[in-house]
Amino acid sequence: MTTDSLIKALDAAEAHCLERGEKLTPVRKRVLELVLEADGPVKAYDLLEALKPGPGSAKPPTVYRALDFLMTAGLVHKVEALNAFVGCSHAHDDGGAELYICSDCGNVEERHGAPLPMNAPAGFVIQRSVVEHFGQCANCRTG
Amino acid sequence: MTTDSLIKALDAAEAHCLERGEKLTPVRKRVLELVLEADGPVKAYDLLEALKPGPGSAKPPTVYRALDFLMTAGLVHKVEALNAFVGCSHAHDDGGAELYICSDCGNVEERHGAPLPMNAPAGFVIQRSVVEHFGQCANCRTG
DNA sequence: TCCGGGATGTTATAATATCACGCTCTCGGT
DNA sequence: ACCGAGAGCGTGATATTATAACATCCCGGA
Ligand SMILES: [Zn+2]
Ligand SMILES: [Zn+2]
Ligand SMILES: [Zn+2]
Ligand SMILES: [Zn+2]
Repeated sequence: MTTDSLIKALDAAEAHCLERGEKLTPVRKRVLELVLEADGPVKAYDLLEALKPGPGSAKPPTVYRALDFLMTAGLVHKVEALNAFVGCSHAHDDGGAELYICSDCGNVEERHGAPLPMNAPAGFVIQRSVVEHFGQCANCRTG
Repeated sequence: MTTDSLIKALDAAEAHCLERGEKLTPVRKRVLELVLEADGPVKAYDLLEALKPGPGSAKPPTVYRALDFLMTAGLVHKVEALNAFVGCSHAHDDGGAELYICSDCGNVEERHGAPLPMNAPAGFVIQRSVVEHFGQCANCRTG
């Protein structure tokens, strides 16, 4: 991600939060920036390390609170199978997305509108879905 | 799960392992039994507690090694979003399954043959999929 | 018998995540 | 201006989940 598009994404995120009546505070913005800068899923404690050079603080609750906020706002997704986090460029309020994660290069593609549950049990009402596909992206196969 | 069907499941699991040229040792069998007995996803450290009255030991590696074996054999699945484990009654060697997990009663239904990825990125080759749906089962909705 | 590898036991530690408490803002109401 | 409520955050401690590293046991084949 280029510096320009990063700045744009952060501005868009700020606007998105304001629409929701919430504040993208400096800590939250910095965490989002770190997640977006990363070229793949990023671990909470790596974010913690990256925050440390900052103004003194940086303890686990700081980063987990920021991540919780960002996930609720739809700006970040958790990759459950990796205990890691990825930025979301779609800013969709519902938490659901399909993630395609390349095991070789770490690149993550996001898709929406899963049509799936043809084979849900009768009467089962889905509230939240976790869909994560691991494999190789086109680049890593041919490269 | 009744005692009878539990015994049958364990016998079937033993046969399944033998077909694969592997051994369902006492520790592994006991862990599988505990997972199958549970009425929902079960945590590794709960298994650990349950093992302790048993033959002496029970340290984390014991249960994690047993769970790794059982997952590879297709006898147990990990619910990634819960860091918990469920028994599998299908004994399918491929790791993939769709799990429908009731957030109220903990019941887990498993489905296979997901046709999904209509919307995978071009050229992406899926090696492993995690599909977990959380919500309410029919019983808990009407109850 | 002797060796070799799989399985297990054992000790320690790493990695991930949350709790509990208190401080400081800011914002409205008075 | 004063107060009180609530959000955000700092801080220390702790809970939860998982693995590393090495020793030991056991069983089957040479
Ligand atoms: Zn998204
Ligand atoms: Zn790739
Ligand atoms: Zn299964
Ligand atoms: Zn239910």
